[in-house]
Amino acid sequence: MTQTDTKTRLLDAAESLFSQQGFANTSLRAITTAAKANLAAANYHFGSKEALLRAVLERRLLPLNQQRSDRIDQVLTEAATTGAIPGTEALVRAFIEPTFAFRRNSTGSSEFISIVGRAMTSADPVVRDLFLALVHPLINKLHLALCLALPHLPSKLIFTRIFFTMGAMGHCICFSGFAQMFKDNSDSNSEDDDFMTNNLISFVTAGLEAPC
Amino acid sequence: MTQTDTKTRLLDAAESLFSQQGFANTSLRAITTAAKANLAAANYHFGSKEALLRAVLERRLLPLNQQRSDRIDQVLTEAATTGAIPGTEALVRAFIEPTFAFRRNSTGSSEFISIVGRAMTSADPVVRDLFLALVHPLINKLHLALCLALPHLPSKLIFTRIFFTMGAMGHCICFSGFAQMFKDNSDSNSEDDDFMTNNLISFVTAGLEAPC
DNA sequence: AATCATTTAAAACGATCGTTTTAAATCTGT
DNA sequence: ACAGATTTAAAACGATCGTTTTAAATGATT
Repeated sequence: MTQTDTKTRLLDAAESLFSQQGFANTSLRAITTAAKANLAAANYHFGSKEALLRAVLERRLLPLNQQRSDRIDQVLTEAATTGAIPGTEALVRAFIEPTFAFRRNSTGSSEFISIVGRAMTSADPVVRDLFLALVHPLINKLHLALCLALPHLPSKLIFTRIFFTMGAMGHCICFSGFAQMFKDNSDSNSEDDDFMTNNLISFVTAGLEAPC
Repeated sequence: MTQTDTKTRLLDAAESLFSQQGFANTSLRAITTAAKANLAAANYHFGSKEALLRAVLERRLLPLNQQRSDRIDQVLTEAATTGAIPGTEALVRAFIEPTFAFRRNSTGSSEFISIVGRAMTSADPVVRDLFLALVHPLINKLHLALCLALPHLPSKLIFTRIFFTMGAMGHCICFSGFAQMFKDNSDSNSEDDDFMTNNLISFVTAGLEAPC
């Protein structure tokens, strides 16, 4: 094993290039060159380009979803012990905050997240289905939790609003090009990131709690 | 001129295939075959694949944006004559309703809209920049109008929330795959479409009006 | 009838793609 | 030191891509 695993370098390079150019527009040659690895190494370790994408997604999304799932459980058990119903905003925070905290962890995480933000509505069924399969159980859990938090709203309406939530979130997560439309694109520090995150949470909470 | 213009048939075929497979995954050969036209006809009429995409976007997006712009103006002048401030929900409706009404007009419109829904966050700069340039003026107009409607909120916050609005909307517009996650995918009639539209409007209005 | 724009046909261009193969080299664990 | 897994090198595979070219055919206009 050299300084870093070739497998890891391939995952890092693929993650970075997929996020910058998309899956279809990124060649295995570009990935292996960026990873300072041989072209054959990609197929040796992963078998195919699609399997490489799956590995890229699973490496970070499985732990992240576990974290979000745990935080939803935490809100639910706290509510259960108090005898109260879970709070909408607490559930929204459980769903959103780990994503943005995770995003700040490293450059790789940040790039990864923009793959995810796009994967949801990707026209490419390979990308979309891979993502949906990974996220499906978590969405179901959030849906059930929000049905407890908003017992006066029909289940289908809540699901639709979760749908909007994921749209706003995904959009927020890969907003290259949109920042240019706003004048003061001077500083995009973590300060702006917190601004964005908190606004997203209040926006989405208000939307979820809107009267029927 | 035959039954329908070759140029029009090329636009229709490109629109349909771009929406189903994405820009990068759709070849000019697939487009010209679907349009029952010659491969050379695509470059003859449009010059390049990118120019064909631009033509596909402009054909429908320019009239649609004009319609949305007119309706925003309408809300603003009505408010001005009354002396009142414009309503948030009226502005949201002006922005959203034409899109969904337009979507119901024809199969082509529906397919077109899902190109737009994805273009916003596309990893491909060709697709993204084309779309952003076409939408930029309308977003600025909506932003100014909402600043009048919500004078107690800072301008930057409102812009961020418009950002979330476009995310929820774009997501809502090309939700292939997401419907599968909800059990009763039996009927996706225009009834469901109205349900979706009205929920989106109330969700987004509540989010925009949320306290600061 | 003549001119010009349109459309078709067929082929080729250079380029890039995912994948596979063959061989040698290097590393790792026992 | 040996065996097995890893990595490199280089080349080739069939396929697809956007674009261009050449030629002939068809259309519409004057």
